[in-house]
Amino acid sequence: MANPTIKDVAKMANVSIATVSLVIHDHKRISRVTKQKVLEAIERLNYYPSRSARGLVSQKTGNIGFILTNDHFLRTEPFYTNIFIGTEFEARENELYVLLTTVDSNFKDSDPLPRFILERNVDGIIIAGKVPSILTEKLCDFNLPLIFVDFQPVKRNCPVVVVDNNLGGKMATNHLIEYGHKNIGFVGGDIDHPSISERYKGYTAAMEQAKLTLNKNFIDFVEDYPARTNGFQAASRLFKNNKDITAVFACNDAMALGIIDYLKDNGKRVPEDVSVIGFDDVVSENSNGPSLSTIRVPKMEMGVEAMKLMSSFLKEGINHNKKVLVPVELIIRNSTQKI
Amino acid sequence: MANPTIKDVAKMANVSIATVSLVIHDHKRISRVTKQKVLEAIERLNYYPSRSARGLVSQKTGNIGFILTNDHFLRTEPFYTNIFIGTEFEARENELYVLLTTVDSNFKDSDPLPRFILERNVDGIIIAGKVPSILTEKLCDFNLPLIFVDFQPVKRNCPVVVVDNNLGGKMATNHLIEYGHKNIGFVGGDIDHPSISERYKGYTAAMEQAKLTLNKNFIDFVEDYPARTNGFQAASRLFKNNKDITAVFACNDAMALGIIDYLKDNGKRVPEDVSVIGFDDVVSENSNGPSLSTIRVPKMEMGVEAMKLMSSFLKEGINHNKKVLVPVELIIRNSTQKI
DNA sequence: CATAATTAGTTAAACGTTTAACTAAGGACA
DNA sequence: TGTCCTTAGTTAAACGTTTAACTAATTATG
Repeated sequence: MANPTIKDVAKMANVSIATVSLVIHDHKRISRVTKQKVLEAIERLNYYPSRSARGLVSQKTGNIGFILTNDHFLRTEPFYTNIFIGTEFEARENELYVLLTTVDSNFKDSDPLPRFILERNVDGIIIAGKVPSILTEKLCDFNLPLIFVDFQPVKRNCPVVVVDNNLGGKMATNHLIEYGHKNIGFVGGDIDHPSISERYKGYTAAMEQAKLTLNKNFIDFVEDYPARTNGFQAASRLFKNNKDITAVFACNDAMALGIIDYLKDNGKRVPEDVSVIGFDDVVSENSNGPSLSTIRVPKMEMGVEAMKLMSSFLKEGINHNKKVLVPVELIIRNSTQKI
Repeated sequence: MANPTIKDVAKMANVSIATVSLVIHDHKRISRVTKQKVLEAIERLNYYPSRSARGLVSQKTGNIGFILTNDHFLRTEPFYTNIFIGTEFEARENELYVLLTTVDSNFKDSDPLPRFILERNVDGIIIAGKVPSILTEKLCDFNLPLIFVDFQPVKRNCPVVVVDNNLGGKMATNHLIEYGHKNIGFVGGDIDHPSISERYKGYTAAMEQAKLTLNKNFIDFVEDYPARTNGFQAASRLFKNNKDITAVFACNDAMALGIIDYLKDNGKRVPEDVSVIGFDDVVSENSNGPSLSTIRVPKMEMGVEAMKLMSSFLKEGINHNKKVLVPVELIIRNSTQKI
């Protein structure tokens, strides 16, 4: 049969459609023999309930929306892609599907919300990375479960999966300090971004703890997206006036690569003359040549954790406003060395 | 109102729900004034039709399934991820969503099909990369539109988006030939894979055209997945007995990197002693150090093209069994040089 | 002027489930 | 023996749309 429905099963098993439905949901009011009879019919007809019909009456779609900004989506760095893959992975374990969409990086009040929300086509929403707070506000009105990953909104108190950026910043800086560096630069992106400010705080904390002077000239923040070319620019500013910097901690790998580009262009060797460490570990997999020391962020795991929070909330209904802090790891490769 | 339905709109506009539906579908039987009245009510109530209800009656879900194998999914190479991203991108242009799932690389007849098919939760399926033919057979039974990307099934005649692998293989080989190389090795993966065999054919064609002898000892196929470590292994076999190879064309970038790993470990310099060229261009974005010459494959565009085929089929219903051949591009970087 | 055709809308069935409320048949109990 | 529980199932409404078939009013046609 083309597409058997619950009616076909009921007919074949000689019961009402309600009975079939109850069997599917393993309801206790059904006797052993009837259950068996129905299950056989289901098997023989190769019947599966229609998602649309189910969704209509139960108001559950089995879909989770995944939102990130254009910027994060289009940058080819696989950072958010890997988080997404993680959610996909865990979704499958829980019989869910993920609908991905993007919103403009400067979402306005008048902009339409993602279609899957308006059409009530998701049971919950995972938001990855920094999004405009106006968006967060609007999403909250839909009372759909909302989970943030790699970004903690300031106002709202939602379950969140974040990297221990502060610790990571400390680890990166301490690694350079342990290698004997004293004049350690920092290159950051938008300081308003929680992740970046936390990494910066880790840097300053480590420096202070080691009783190293925090030289303002050794610190550079770019306003733009923290991309490779901006790392290059930042390095040019940094090294023009500070010939004595021997190590730089970049707030992410892309900027670290830009810094290395600059140093090479200007006759400095990495790591012989200058050590450089990044953050995120997005370079490793398919790279060639001297590799980048960095702080690894478990991107897939973050997605997995976010989806776990979502799924347990949907099943158990407890909104344990949890904050999952995923661990970071120092990865020492060939862009840092002892002084 | 929490979730306005078509009834609420009808009541507010003083018409029947049918009229509201007709307005939504821009049916011509509705007068200008009524249409205006209804649109206002829709606007004021902030009404959007429910996807589930719509799906139930129209038998259209607005979702497209995207299937690839575990292997392709779990390998961290961003090849298929980028194709997926491309489908996502184009999906949004066409008011569609993409449901991603994987199947086992050796899918058996008894394995269950992806849930979104059984639950009738997709309007079409895009299959990325090589999948077991038994899966293709089973999928065909559902008469859902089926589009293949980066893989052309042998038996079935479906619309397909593929790379011009043959041309790419020629381009890579010709590049080495133009650089003066004569003893050019080839490292391939599973020769049964259409993409790989095409690349190999391109290699042999270019060699023959240049009247270079095809030395069987210069050619190595690995049986396993064409990954970095396997490239290393292949190189070790190749160079053990053939000291005079000056250039290698690897069937993909991952193997090329493995070959470079081997050469470095054995005191050979790339490109000074041996030139190496890959295929796919998956290394570029975030790499460091001497970069890999390769044949670029427009991964995102492939996804876009596949979704375009799907969307136009769903709209116009013409199954123009098209074969879209996406162009490749020679990217000369620092892993190849003139002899 | 009667009839046909057109226009603009309504009615009602259908899509395939879930589930609250009901029922019928036994058995337990006073 | 009549009443009350249980047990195991059924009935029917509901979910929110789409759309074929219908209707009523207006306009065109012979």
